[in-house]
Amino acid sequence: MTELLDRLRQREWRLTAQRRVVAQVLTGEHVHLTAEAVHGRARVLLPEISLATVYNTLNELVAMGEVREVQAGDGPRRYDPNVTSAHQHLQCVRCGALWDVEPAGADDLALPVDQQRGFRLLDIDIVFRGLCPTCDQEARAPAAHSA
Amino acid sequence: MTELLDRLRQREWRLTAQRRVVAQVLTGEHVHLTAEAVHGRARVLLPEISLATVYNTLNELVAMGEVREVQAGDGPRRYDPNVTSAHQHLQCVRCGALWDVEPAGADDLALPVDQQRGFRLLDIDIVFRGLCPTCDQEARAPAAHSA
DNA sequence: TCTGTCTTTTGATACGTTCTAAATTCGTAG
DNA sequence: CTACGAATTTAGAACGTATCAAAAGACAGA
Repeated sequence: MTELLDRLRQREWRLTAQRRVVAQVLTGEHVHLTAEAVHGRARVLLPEISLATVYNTLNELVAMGEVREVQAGDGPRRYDPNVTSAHQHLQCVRCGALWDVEPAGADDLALPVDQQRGFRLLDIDIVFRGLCPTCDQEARAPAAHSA
Repeated sequence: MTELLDRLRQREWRLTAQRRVVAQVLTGEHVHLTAEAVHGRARVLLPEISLATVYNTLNELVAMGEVREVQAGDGPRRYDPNVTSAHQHLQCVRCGALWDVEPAGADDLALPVDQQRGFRLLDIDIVFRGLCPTCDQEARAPAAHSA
């Protein structure tokens, strides 16, 4: 379980102060931050870092394959540093909360050749969608909803 | 294989001219249009229909469960009238093209209870991601890319 | 026809993300 | 140590998608 920062040090990639704090923020087991959240936490360590740089860095990390981009249904994209272990996601359709999961049977999932339409397959995204305990309760007892 | 329009007629839902053309446009086997595309085609049948109405109608159809909303990775959302048969998607990461597929092993996919974190599960989205034949070729022979 | 309700329209607005151009920083060679 | 070119960062403008608010319109029943 190499940390993102360690992996980056081994690359020929200029590790600037800004890139380092972004990588630091993106460290841990169940981290799925939005770009804004990354920016907020990065600013604690390096106050003058700009949002554009955060986006630049995140996009580069994704392009390098060091970070996974997860499109959380509705809201903003989230970034997941855990690319080393095969895992999928569990997501709340209401608040966007995201968790790593390792579903059973994922390895047996396959697309028959006659359905591949000539695509070169890259990966499979599996998202279990549902309501987290908090949102489930709130959905049952609608607070101050319109009409 | 009931068509969307037939299903809608059986609901207590005012079927206005605008809603009808949206439903008409969303008819077929492998239809995955963006809201803009729906608007464009709907305007052929009903020139004064507005984009907002298209969005309103699509959101209502999704809320009714008559149309499936598919978040195509990067670009705009796409809308899929094929909700009756269990199916998943194959998507080009470059151009966003989307196809229905029925992968093998999808029914055996399950999330162990100890990983459900108290969620109420609603559905599972499986997206095979890759490059369609056209984009695959273009990716190999990069045209006018920046340095 | 009048009335109330639901639907549609238009234009404005919000949001997340990318782009642009200028400024800064970095590595390297002299 | 200094100067140079290249890479990086910055702030703010621009973009595309989606939603909202207010007014206008359509429809059913009285």
